[in-house]
Amino acid sequence: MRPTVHDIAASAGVSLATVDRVLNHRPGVRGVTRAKVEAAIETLGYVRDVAAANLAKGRVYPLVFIVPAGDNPFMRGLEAEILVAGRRSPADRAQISILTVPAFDPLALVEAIDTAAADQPAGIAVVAVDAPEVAAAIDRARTTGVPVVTLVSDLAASGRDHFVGIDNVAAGRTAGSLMGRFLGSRPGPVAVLAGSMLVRDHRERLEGFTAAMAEHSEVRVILDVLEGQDDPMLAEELVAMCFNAHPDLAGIYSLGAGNRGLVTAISARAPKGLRVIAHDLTSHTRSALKAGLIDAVLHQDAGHEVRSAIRVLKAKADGVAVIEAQERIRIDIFLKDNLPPEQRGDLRDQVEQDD
Amino acid sequence: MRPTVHDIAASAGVSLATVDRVLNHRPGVRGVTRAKVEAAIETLGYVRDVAAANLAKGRVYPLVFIVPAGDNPFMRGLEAEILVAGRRSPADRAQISILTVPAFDPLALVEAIDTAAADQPAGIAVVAVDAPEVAAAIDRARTTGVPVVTLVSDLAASGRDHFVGIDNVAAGRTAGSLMGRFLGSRPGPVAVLAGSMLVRDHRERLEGFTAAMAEHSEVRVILDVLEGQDDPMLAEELVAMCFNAHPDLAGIYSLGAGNRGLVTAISARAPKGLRVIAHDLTSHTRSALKAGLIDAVLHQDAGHEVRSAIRVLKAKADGVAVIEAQERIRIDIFLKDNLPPEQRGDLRDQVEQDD
DNA sequence: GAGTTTTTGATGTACGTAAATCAAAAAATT
DNA sequence: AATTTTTTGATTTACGTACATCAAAAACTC
Repeated sequence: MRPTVHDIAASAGVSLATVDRVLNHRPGVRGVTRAKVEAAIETLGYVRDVAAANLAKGRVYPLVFIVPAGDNPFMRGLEAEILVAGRRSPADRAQISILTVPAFDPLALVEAIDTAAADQPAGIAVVAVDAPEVAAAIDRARTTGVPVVTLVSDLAASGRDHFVGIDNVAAGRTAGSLMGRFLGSRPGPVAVLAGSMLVRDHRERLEGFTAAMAEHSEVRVILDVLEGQDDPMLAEELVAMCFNAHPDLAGIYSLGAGNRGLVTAISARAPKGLRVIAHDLTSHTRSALKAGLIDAVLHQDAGHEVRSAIRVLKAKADGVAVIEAQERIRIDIFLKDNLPPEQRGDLRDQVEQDD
Repeated sequence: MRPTVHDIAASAGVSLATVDRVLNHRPGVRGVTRAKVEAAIETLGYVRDVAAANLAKGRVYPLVFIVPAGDNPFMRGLEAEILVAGRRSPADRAQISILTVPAFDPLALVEAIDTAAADQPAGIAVVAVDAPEVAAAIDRARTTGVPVVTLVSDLAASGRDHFVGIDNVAAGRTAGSLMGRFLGSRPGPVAVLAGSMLVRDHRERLEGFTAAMAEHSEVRVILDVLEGQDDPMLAEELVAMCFNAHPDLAGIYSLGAGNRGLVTAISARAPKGLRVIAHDLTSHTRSALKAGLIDAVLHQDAGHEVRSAIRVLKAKADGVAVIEAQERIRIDIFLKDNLPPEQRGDLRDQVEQDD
């Protein structure tokens, strides 16, 4: 049987109260006594039963998630996952609320952060816009003792406790590597469709992509970035124009949202043998994968990100160290052959735990 | 605040004892009263505090993992993950023990299963060998009330409560699809290196691979399977012979273990432009990926599998339904550009939770 | 060595649930 | 209506920890 505080007390020859004082860093214990207790903890291999401890403490963690509004499917999926996490949050003593703010709007984001921080929650997770005002707002929150993590999209260093999201440079490199292998020696330029070069993750993906493409043996032209503002209409238009201008186009890397427009443009008229790599598995990219219009989709699991953010924020709130390796978010690669089954029914009916 | 049993009792106008009887399916409650209580549970949205419940119950789950011995790196990694899970098992009230048995030995496995079942643990997880005797042993364990899940390698239907592992047909298809795209129109046959066609997961991977290759536009010869018995020496020899016999070899799919030998053979003398896809990220496949000797590695995360097995067994032991979608193990695809950082230090020092 | 301060012990309550006991009430059976 | 059976209530203890209080003991001052 696993040792309890009683065992520690008995083994150390002290009272329960003293063990408690040592365990919870309460004052009024002599150094020698503390050492005795710590030795007993060590030899018995005692580990605090966190379930019982939380029960006794009645601790709760009010957490605020701030996500961009709009019809970006990934963001809506993220929000759904936050709701899912919120539904089972009683189990992990988290109380999750969601704030949606206009996308790409630093000032609205700043206001949301300030509002959230005013309630002194246990933590804030924010899909960041990479602007100095936002970094300042995050710093303000942190100076009032509220831990802040950035989610999915980071901002320029500091100003946050942790970043929960994929390594976007690595994602871009992966896309470039796949594109290079898919194309082999087939000639022709490659286009890149992004949302906006003002967004950090998009910049990083592009950087990785061009670097990986450059490493390949075949020299290949990478066309100027098409900025589709994550808007399906604009994306479709830009891609169609690109097809016109470059009938020999060999590949497209779509590193942002707006893939509905991309798919429409491709299915309307794509150069023969065009290889397409996109980001984020949504209903559109999924069906395009199945139809062979897209060759590969790089994906980040929103559910993992949400759960990781919760764990990290709770750890920060408790002043506990985060195991970085454990909180790394994986880059999923989906082909039409390893697609996960489509989520049937309502996300809200699911209780996810792990993995 | 979250409702408790007391709130239910008050709301339903019954006593705490009656609520307890309803919640824990104890007898002695009239249908009408039970309905009243259930209505109160529903309207208040009560969910049992499992932490408190487990604390009160003092329930523990003795679980036995049975894994093959030998120097198969994946299996050793699996065992390491089981140990990791065992270290934090007090937290989830699991008591994990490991049994190692000679690989590919149905009779030894049968004996291990019978031995494990004799102790009446809360569940058994077994890396199965697909043999009738093994299925029979699993059936015996289950008739004595011990849930059994197969891990990594399944056996022919029935005879187990659940299979924890990747969809190996899908893995094979993914490999085939990648291989097809990597090769493009480059001519030449493709070889398959397996451990043994007597093992179910290897058979399934091959099946998926050939199917996916057949779907590709380019007609391509798939050579007879090389059975390397998961043995590096034998694998090296077979692959080298294959290089001799087929100087125009375009690709190799290694769907089992023994990749150390494969890598040796490739680095010694591989046909120019050879594309290689292997399974399971180990130190050997990792460095071969980095060196460009292997193009892609399909991987299953042993940590996920272990944690999933624990969750499933506990659920089965409690007679609770398993959310199948949640327990699906993902197929990871690694290129040299999305390799996770190497695990430094000792696995035992890590406390993994999720994702 | 008397007084002061610090340290330790003893004890109780609480968290939310499980499980048991015994008495009381209600229902079913005669 | 009396009896038996079933259902319900009231109460207690326990799980392992946190936290508070008050008294007792030990360690310091001067």
